[in-house]
Amino acid sequence: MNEKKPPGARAGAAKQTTGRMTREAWIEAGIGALAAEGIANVKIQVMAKTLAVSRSSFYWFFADLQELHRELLDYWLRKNTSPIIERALRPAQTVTKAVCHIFECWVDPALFDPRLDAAVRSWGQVDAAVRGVVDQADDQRVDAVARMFLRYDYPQQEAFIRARVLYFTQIGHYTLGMRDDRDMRLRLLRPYLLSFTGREAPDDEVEAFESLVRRVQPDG
Amino acid sequence: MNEKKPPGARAGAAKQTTGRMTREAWIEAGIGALAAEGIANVKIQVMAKTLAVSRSSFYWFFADLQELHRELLDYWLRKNTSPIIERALRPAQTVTKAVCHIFECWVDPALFDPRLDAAVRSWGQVDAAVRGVVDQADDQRVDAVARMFLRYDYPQQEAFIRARVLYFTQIGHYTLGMRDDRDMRLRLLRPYLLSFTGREAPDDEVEAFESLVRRVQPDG
DNA sequence: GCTCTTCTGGACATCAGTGTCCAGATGTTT
DNA sequence: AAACATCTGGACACTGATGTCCAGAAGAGC
Repeated sequence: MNEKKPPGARAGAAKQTTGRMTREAWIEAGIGALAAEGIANVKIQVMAKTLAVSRSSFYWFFADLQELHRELLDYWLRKNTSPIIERALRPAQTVTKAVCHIFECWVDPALFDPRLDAAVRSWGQVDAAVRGVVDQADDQRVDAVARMFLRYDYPQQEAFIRARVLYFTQIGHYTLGMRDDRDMRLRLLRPYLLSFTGREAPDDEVEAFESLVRRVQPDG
Repeated sequence: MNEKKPPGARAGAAKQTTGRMTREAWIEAGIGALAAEGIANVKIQVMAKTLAVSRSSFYWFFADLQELHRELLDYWLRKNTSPIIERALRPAQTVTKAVCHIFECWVDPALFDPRLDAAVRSWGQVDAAVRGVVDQADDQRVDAVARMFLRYDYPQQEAFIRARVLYFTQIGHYTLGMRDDRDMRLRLLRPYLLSFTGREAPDDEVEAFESLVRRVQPDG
């Protein structure tokens, strides 16, 4: 209970390019480890090794592992949920176009990190508190998609189910490991749109989405 | 390297109701821990405690943790994949009926254990070898469902996509935690069938499935 | 009951990880 | 350059897990 200086309570720290560590650098390392290896492998000792710094440094920025865990969950919540909701709200002429807007999240790594999402979900299966947060985020996401379908005059219940099918399919896709390459996914766009909306997508929408994908995924 | 007796190579051992441990009992305990807490929490020490036996017992039946892990993966493969494939092959008058057959797996705990499936999937995200096995099983499952759609004259590509959507939706559902109760699921049956097949389901099929669900899930 | 095989408990060694303490290095301000 | 605040490394104590060894308990066959 040494009180010489309250660690973890820092001012706004810009990330030094060299030399000293920052709270943010530890969080980044944590996110990396979480996404790559799961919460059970987010270990101070190994992060310290990859960051080439001693373990004690960690304890200057965080009280303990738990505090980092909270931070990781927080980061995920901020980064991975809002883009989906934002895109589900975006206006469009047709349902298929609106669905394409949501699809942007699935193809643009800047908007959504599937590895991280899957890792947090696995974490939620072990830790009830995390599970609660994940559930809430999922509800928000599905709700946003359902409202999207409602804007195109789907009956209440059907809109809800289509929202689930769309969202669950995507989560399932990531859970299973998304082994398709870019071209495969583009070929499948049209039947996915049909399956999700029950309506055929106009050519120009398909083409617009294809060029977007090529922009955010130059290769691969 | 003591060679007094090769452990792990046993004859067929029936599970004693009392007293001694068996290889099978350890595997069961392992499956339980895996499904409930993930592979990282399948620990000899804690299983020994719940089985009320000492750790050394474990090492009589298995060389090490790895050997149990292999056994767990094997168990999962045997138990959780064949029912799906079997039901996807089952003949039916209509697509919707055929889809209902597959749905049986999702509602009957005897056919498919979603917690276990999700746990093995999380495991696969950390362990490449496991990942390979999971991928293969997923391919087999989707393939079986796609063949089902093909039997009802869906075009090749559409059948494949509908198979994925159906299967991924379900995996997503489990990954997200299946919070619906039985009645909720029954109410959603019809729109799910519509969404998956693109066709309306006849009343008698819906009713038949409802009564099946009530049979395998007496409450809940 | 005696012997042989099968299985268990307890002691031991070892390892990886957490968290604490503190001297002191390294930057920042004046 | 002195004083101060910030951060790091190394030593230490502790925990929970794995795996090994072996004496001997408990069943099975004779």
